[in-house]
Amino acid sequence: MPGSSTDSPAATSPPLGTTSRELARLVLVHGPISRADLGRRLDLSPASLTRLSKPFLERGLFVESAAEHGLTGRPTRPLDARVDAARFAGLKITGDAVSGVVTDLRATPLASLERELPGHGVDAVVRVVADVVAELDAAAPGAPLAGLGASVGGNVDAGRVVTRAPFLEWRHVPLADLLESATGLPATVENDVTALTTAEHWFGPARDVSSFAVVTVGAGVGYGLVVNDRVVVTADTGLGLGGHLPLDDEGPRCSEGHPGCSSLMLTAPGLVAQVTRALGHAVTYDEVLRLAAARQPEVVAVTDSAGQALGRMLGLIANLALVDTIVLSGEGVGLWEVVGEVARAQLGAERDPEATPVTLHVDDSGFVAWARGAAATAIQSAVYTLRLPGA
Amino acid sequence: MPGSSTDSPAATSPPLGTTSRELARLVLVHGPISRADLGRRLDLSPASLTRLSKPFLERGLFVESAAEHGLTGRPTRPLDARVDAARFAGLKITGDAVSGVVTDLRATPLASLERELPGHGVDAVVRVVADVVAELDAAAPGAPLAGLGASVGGNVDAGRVVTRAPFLEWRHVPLADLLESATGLPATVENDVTALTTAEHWFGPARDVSSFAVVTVGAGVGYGLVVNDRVVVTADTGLGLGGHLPLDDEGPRCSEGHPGCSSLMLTAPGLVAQVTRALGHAVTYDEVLRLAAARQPEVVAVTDSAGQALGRMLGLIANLALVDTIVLSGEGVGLWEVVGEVARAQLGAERDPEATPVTLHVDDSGFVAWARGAAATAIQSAVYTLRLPGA
DNA sequence: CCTGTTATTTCCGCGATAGAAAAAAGCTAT
DNA sequence: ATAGCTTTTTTCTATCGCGGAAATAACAGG
Repeated sequence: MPGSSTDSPAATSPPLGTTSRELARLVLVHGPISRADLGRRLDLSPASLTRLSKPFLERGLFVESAAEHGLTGRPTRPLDARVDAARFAGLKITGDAVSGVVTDLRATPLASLERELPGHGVDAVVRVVADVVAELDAAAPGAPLAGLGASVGGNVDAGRVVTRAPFLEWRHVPLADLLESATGLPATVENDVTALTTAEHWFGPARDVSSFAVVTVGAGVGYGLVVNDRVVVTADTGLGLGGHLPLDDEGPRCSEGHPGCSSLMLTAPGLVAQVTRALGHAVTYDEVLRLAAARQPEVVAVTDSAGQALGRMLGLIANLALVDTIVLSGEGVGLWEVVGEVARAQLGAERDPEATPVTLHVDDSGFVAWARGAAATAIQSAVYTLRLPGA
Repeated sequence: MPGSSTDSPAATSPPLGTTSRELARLVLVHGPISRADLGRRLDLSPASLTRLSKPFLERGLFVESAAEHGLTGRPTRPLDARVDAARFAGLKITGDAVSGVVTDLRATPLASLERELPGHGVDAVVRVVADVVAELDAAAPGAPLAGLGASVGGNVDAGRVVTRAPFLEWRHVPLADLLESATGLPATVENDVTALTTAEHWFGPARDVSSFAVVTVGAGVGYGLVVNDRVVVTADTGLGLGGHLPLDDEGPRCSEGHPGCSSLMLTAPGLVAQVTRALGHAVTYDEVLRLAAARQPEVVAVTDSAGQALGRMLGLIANLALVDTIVLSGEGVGLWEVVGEVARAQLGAERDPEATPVTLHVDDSGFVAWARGAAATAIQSAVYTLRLPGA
């Protein structure tokens, strides 16, 4: 009876407080985890955990998994997210194609799909995306789709508007709104590298580490950073600043005249061009990797300098971004199998022997990694906008 | 009367909540600032500001400066810190000397002083520090000294214990405890670069920027980072990882074999050695700078490559630490006057033309900057442990 | 069965915050 | 001069989230 104006039973409950959101994140990210553990991580009292987790349990978003017996004391009754409570779609839009995944609540891919783009027209692209989402929905049935994430190379404003996407030749396209109309799902739009970094932060092998970097190789070189459990986003995110680092003063020059630029030494087109020149005939990226694995001398010369360049880049990242963990991903990450050893050696040389060794995680899911990143932003957005009756 | 056990009138009030601390920091850092402004910055309602600032005003830690009239509406009555409410001492301890400052509450130096160290014995160093503090106290009288900060090159644990200080040959020295016994003042110990970075964060020209880097030149090259308004501290802080970056593949090699290493290209000893070799006779750092300013060709050759190396380092920092603001400091920062132009040009070449231009701030306070950094940690510590009766 | 240990819950109080409304302190236009 | 406008600041009060203490639960081992 206290002065609340419109308290119909179906009134929208307020959005989750930051603590509830953090709780949701922790349970999602750290799997079955006891309330006691959560309390320690969140720096909350046990009492608070009981209170905070109750609405999630009532809504069926958390489940209590089987009791785990320690050596002594009352067994713990860990909380876990019901990963099949919802599905999400993630789409990476490049200049040529849309690649998508459906995932569960933990961004685990359930099905994936790629579709060529007929052109760069906004309407056409939106139509393709909607088709892909519909097909993915059918390909891996389950809980209803709860959201959609799309990622593009370029600048994105507030998770909704593509302000600049050079490969699509887009400027100020309200993509989230368009996708919501086309699919009826809540949509989130994000820069591709930021999305991938977000996915690594919540669901990747470095999710326990509060600061780490992400490096992607493929069509370009991408670079993302997480510091103190926050993805670092700046005005320059989307410009690909990690893509033009000087890594070898004697290396070939990129289109902008940078010697030994990462855009030449490490990208698929850059390697293909170098090897094509060295061999005198055209090759594909896969052939480059195959020839390098077969120790073809001219090719190995190219990939060895690529490995050194990568090692140097990783060393610079560790020393300047102050991280000791780096995740490697991207559609061209197959390169790592060929150059990993050289890169590691170079990294060792760049790094002070007394310093914490750099932990490397290689995410070899290739193209799916990008789409999964997009799905992760949708999951985040869903968690952040979640409303619970009793909370 | 509710169940509080020992509530004598003089009982210690609880420590400040995080919001009060943030308020204290904002007022300290952003000078005269209206409650309305503070409310916007802290994302608090005006009501909260009234409540939060009251205890500070009652304690005399804040003053209301003269009303400022806007174009319309009630004039603002900005809050400001009473900078002379307390003084702090800051000491930088190197292998050779102790240099100290007394500062006001805003880390503005009131007096400074340098004293040679007789050796590296812990007791002797503590005695020298205590002497320096006493002399500084007398040199610039005022409010009582409220705390003391000491900084050293090396690793420091929890602001109290020097775990490793190569230049002093120390291991596990409980310096804060020792200094507190010797001086009777609350003491804080911190790594030198971290302390300097902290000072820049709270009191430096980049204090409005939430993410920036600090580069120091002098005996070595130091590197500190602030991201999202937090000084980044890692396990490797104190190792000087910014000091061995490859900046010029053709440059001379450092003791560890790194070509064009920042420890050679940019430090005072490195430059002195290069110029000495080039000229065939010994020179001092000041002479190097003077000769370079006089455009002596052999010297200019050295400083020009130093400038290029510095520009490259700044570019790498901006691109990899994702900052667009860098503060240059350190006792050898006089170098900037000589190489600034070259460095800026190189930085421009390293940076994507579409990216936010890098803002550079040069703190030319030289050696005092280090001691001031130490004082800043003492101020921080005082703010963080402050207790107010009515809060 | 009793004791020790750890996890979780219940109950209650406290502190921090926001919201609304009022008061304050100017300015401008009539 | 006074009414009306704007913005800041204060006062008052309701609410929300959190923690502390004690109770309860669920085991292991003597």
